[in-house]
Parts: sequence; structure tokens; C-alpha cells
Amino acid sequence: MSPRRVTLADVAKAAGVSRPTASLVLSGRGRELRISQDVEQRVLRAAEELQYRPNIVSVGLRTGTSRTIGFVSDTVATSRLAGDMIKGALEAARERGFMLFIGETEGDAELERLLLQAMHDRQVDGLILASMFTRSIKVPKGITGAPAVLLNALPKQPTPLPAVIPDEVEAGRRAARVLLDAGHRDDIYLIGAGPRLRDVPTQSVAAVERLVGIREALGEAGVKVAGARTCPDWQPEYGLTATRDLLRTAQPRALICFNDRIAMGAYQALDDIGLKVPADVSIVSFDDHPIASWMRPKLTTVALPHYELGRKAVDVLFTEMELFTETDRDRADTERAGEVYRVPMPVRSRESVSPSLA
Amino acid sequence: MSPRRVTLADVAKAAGVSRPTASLVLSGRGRELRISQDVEQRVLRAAEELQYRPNIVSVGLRTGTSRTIGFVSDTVATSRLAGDMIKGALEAARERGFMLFIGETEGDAELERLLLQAMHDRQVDGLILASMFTRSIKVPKGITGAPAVLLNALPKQPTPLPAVIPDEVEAGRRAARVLLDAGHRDDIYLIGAGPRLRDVPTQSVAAVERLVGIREALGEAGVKVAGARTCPDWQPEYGLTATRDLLRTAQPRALICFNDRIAMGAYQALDDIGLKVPADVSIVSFDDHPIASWMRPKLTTVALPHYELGRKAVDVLFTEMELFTETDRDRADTERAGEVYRVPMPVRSRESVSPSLA
DNA sequence: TTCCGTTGCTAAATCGGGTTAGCGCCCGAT
DNA sequence: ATCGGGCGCTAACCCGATTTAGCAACGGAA
Repeated sequence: MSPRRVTLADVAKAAGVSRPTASLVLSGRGRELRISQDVEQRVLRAAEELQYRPNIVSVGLRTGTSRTIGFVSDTVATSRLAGDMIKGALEAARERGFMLFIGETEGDAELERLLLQAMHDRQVDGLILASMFTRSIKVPKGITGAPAVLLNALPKQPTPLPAVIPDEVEAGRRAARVLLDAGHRDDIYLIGAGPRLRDVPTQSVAAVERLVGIREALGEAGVKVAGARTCPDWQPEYGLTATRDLLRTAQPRALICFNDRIAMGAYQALDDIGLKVPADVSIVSFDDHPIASWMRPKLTTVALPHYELGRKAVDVLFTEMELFTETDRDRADTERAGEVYRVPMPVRSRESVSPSLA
Repeated sequence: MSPRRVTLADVAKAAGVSRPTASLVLSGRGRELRISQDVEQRVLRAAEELQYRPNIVSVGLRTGTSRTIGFVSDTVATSRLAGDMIKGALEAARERGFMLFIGETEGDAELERLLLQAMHDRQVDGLILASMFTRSIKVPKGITGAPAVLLNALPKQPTPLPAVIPDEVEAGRRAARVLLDAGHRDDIYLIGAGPRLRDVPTQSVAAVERLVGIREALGEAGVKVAGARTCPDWQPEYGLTATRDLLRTAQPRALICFNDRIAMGAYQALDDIGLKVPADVSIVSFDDHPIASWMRPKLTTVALPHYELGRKAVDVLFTEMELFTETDRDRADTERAGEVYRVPMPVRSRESVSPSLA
């Protein structure tokens, strides 16, 4: 049936040398251990001809490594976000010859424990703990023993774990600047949160930081937020009702929606009373959800860089893994403890913003 | 730093027995090999107290298994589909104590080869080859040696591999029946494909099968398709233009859109000329994309059962894996060769269909 | 000739568990 | 007293690699 795997012993026999010799040559340590050119060539040729591939399981047993990373997230399904994050992580890992174990906890602590245990049993070399939306999480205890990185999450307790998150504050600034650059200075309203910093949904890091950035950029330009409507949940229907409510008393020239789903609702509210985007009202938003480019006119939005977040998490994890193997890790540990990496959120300029006519 | 793992030797020592004895007890073969109650209890207690967990890597080396499944897809990111498929697979696997390796090929054959190799190197116990939209794929050669299942894909060449796909023909029937049950018999148009069976985008299994089902159910009721417009690609903009084109010459009472994105375009085309959904035109669609429930009115659609597909693939894979281990596999193999499992697509009844007033 | 230092390789141990063959011991039967 | 046989456990080998320690063989110097 399936032909037996070619092992190191097969290669050694074919080359007429011992197993350790073949191992030394193939691991590139032949030179330093004075293996002769002749033997080296014979081993390499034999390996080539037999199509030898080392059994990673075996290497794993001996060396304690598995060339594998565990990716544990709270949930993959609720949003499309995860796909791109995983994809970025996947590719960055693959480039280094690593594979990814995927696991979901559904927010269940017990499940999380079991999952981390299962990964530990398989000797993963590192862990990525991902959240599907940026928030503070309680770091589980079971992760000591392997390097780990938080992705799209910040630790609730102080920990030495690095975190990779989108740069939401800068995103807020950028959204505001999109409007400022188009000449908007008056009648800019917010939908989803604000106008005060405490008017945000609980638990949402994104809301707070976006708001901070928006206020900062507008403030620097000497522009004031004309008003705002909060949404209990950032879904289209709440965007619709919040915008509808706003339109009863105000005449906005520009809206900053806190995400694309809210913007979708805003589009509809504006359409209902015959206002055109962007001729009458410009709209800028956040996330770059797939619908953003399906909406008409296409939505200008500040993108969550999921793919890049995934890649970055792996990059950071690899530097962590190197630190782990080094001997004087105490120094390194204390130096790098809990570093936070912010990944820039790019503006996707589309069709929902037009120059202010004022 | 990280405390060394508890090994079987530790347990044996704590229980005052030899390593093999501990192994026998813990693998449940103690009874048949006449291990005394006393020893059995001591071993179990020691294992419990030390929190012993077998190192799966080690077991893998000895037994050739890894309690791991490889999930190889062409791409995860293009649509949100993958998320739920993976989620279903993930949960089904976890229930059996298995983990999932995820890999993406991007449709690149070389990458696929490398990925399958990497999985093989890690001794995966089985493989799921997934496609993000239902289609025929060329089965790679590298998969012999491990049980495998095609997910959302059919083999181009005849192979002994089972396949798990959504039941699109039945979905077509169901979509048609939604309209028939609402009393629609006239002026039913199709957007995306048809009216003839050859008017479909190439490579799309879904298009053909949905169309077959639609025609079948309508035919049985003695109803004829009033007309159709094809779309070069099933995106909102083409749905918009196709519907717009249709509306120039026809007055549909009901539309069957071949997917939700097309339906999104159709909504807009209808809105543009002041027609209301569902009062003037009923719409039924396919996929149950997230936007389906964001659209106003909410879209009635026949859902792609991604989660169930993922689960089913794992179920089928496990029966394959059992066959693989059995001795008389020849008989079993020939019997079950290339079986195709169709997962039902459920109707999500929402707001876009109203009774015909005719 | 003897001794020492290289050179070039291999024997043997190791990782953590699974599996087979067989070793003592005790008991009863001869 | 001796033998046979079941019972209860362990020695030893295996999986496929890596790594350390050390062994031959050879050449040159004393």
C-alpha cells in the first residue's frame, strides 16, 4: 500500500555510512565535525535519490520542538475578520517552515484550558492568543512554558506577554483627516459613540481609541464635533435608528461612523429622506468590511489590517521564541516585558467623501 | 522556569512499579494482562496526583499517529465561508480529541505539494481537501498514504475519495418552492444564470445544480420560468446591471437570484425605479451570506450549510480512517469508492417574499 | 621505535512512550 | 522432592531522529 517512509537509516545505508554521520551531514554540521568531502557528497546524493525527508515527529521527540504554532482564538465564525488574520499568520509561519494548529474557545474558559493542554501535549513551539475584536482578556495560566503573543487583545493583568493590536488611535486621526482634507470643518457628526470619551460601548477598546484619535485630529485643526449618537450595538439597524434620530434635529454635512455596519444603516437613513452620499453628506467609517466596497457609493473607510495583524503576531512570536532559547533570558525578559505593537490601519479612499462646498 | 513535563517514568516511580506496568494500566490493558488491583490503583493514583498527560509526540513516533487532521483549502480569505467550515471541522475533530492543521494553497499546485508534504512529515492521520466554492478539482497525487475527504469539491478524475458537498439541486427546488408556496406562478425571473441549462458561468457546480433544481420544482408545478439574465460574475454590480436590464423589458413579480450578492444588486435596481420588495417583487436567493440579514427587507435565502459541511467532512474522514486501519481494506475500499455525501441546504425564511396577489 | 596529535568516523545514550517475550514466584499435583 | 503451570510483573527492544563521547588509523616528531 503506502510505501514505507524513507528514514535516515535508509540514507545512511545507501551512502555506506552510519546513521549519525548522515545526520551530521544533513544538519549542516558536517563541516565543523570534519566529515570528508567524499562522504558528504555520498550522503547528500543518497538523500536526494531516496527523496529523504526527516520525520518531524521524531525530531520533535528528540529536540522538544515541533515546528508548529498554536493559534487559539475566542471565535472564528462571528466575523470574517478571523479569516484574514489566520491567513496572515499562516503565510508568515509557512515562510519559516512552520504549521499552525487552530483552536477555538468560544469564550469558554474550560475549553480554553483543554485546548492549551492539547497544544502543549503536541509540543507547540509557540502560542498566539487571538481575540476577534480588540479587547482586554484575562490571560490564562496554562501558557507558561511556551512563548506566547496576544493578538488583537490586551492583557487584563500585567504580564510579560507582548501584544499585537491595530493602531486605533491613529485610525481615528486618519478618519478625521479624511474629512478635514476634503475641507469639512462644520457639521461633522459621529455615529456609534461620543461625543464625550465616556460615551462608548463597554469593553470596546476600538471605540475609545477611535474616539480619542478623532477628537485629537479635529482638535488640532480647531474643529469641533457638532454632535454624536451612540449605538448599543454596532449593527446596521442601530446605525439606521441612530442616524434617523440625528437627522430629526440636525443637518450633518459629514458623518464619522464607528464601523461599516453602522455606516450601512446610516446610508439607509439618509436615503430615506432623500439625502445623497456624498453630495449632501460625506461619510467615513472604520473596518473595511467586505460590504464597504459593495455599498453604493462605495464606502471610504479606515481598514482593520487583519492580514497584517496575523503576520505581525507571528513575527513577534518568533522573536519571543528566540529569546526563549537563549540562556540569559532573564535580562531579555525583563527588558521586553509586555511590549505592545500597533499595526497601522490604512485608509481605503473610495466614493463616500466629497469636498465640502462650504 | 517551566517545570519539566511529567513523564510515564515519573508516574511509574511514584507508584513503585516499572514503566511498562504503568503504561499497561494507563492504556487500559491492565486487566487483560492480569495486573493486580493493588498496582492498578497505585498507578492510577500516581498519575492523577502528578497530573500525568502522555506526550502525544512520543506516542506518535511509536504508533505512527498524531491525533491530528490536516485541513487544506484553496483559500480561506476570499469569502467568509471558510470560517464556518473550519469551525464545524474543528468542533467535530475536538470532540474526538483531534486537532486541526490548517493550510492554504492559493490554488498553487506547488504550494499544495509542499503543504501536503509538511502535513505528511507531521504524520497527520487524515486529510480534508476543501474548496471555498463547490467545484471539480484535480486531486493531487501526494495524498495516498493517508485517508482523505474532499470538502465542497468533486474529483475531476475518478478516485476512491469520498466527497462532501452541499445539496444544491435540492436547494434549487427549495428556492422555487418558496415562491410556489407563496402563490407565485407567473413572472418568475432568474438573475445570475439560466434560463437554459447551458447558460451558466463555467466551473460553477452550484449554478448548474441550482438551475436544475429550480426548473424541476417549477416544472412539477406546471410553472414556466418567465425569463432570466446571466451574470459574468456573481457580484453585486452585475446583479444590479442584470436586473436593470431585465426591468427595461419585463415586469417581474418574483426573482430567484443565484446568490445573495446578486440579490443585493437586484434590491438596488428595484429601488432605483421605485419598486418595493416584497410588495411589488418577491426575492429568494442562495448562500445566506451575512449581508442577507442586514439587507432591508431581510433576504429570504437558501443557506450554504458551511458549519455542517465541515462537521460532515470530519465524520466521513473518521469512518475512512477506521477503514484504513482494518485489515481487509480491499473489500471496504472498493465498496465505498468515491461516495458523495450531500448536506442539505436549509431555507432561511425572512422578509423578501410575500404572497402573490395574482 | 615510541609517543602524541589529528583526522574522520561510529557506538551508545537519549527523547517518551508502546509492545513482546520471558523471568521469578508460589501453588498444587505427582 | 520435583515438576508443571498460572500469576504478576519487568527486561529489552522499537519508533526515527540528535548528540556526546570516544575509537581507529595515520602522520610526524622525539
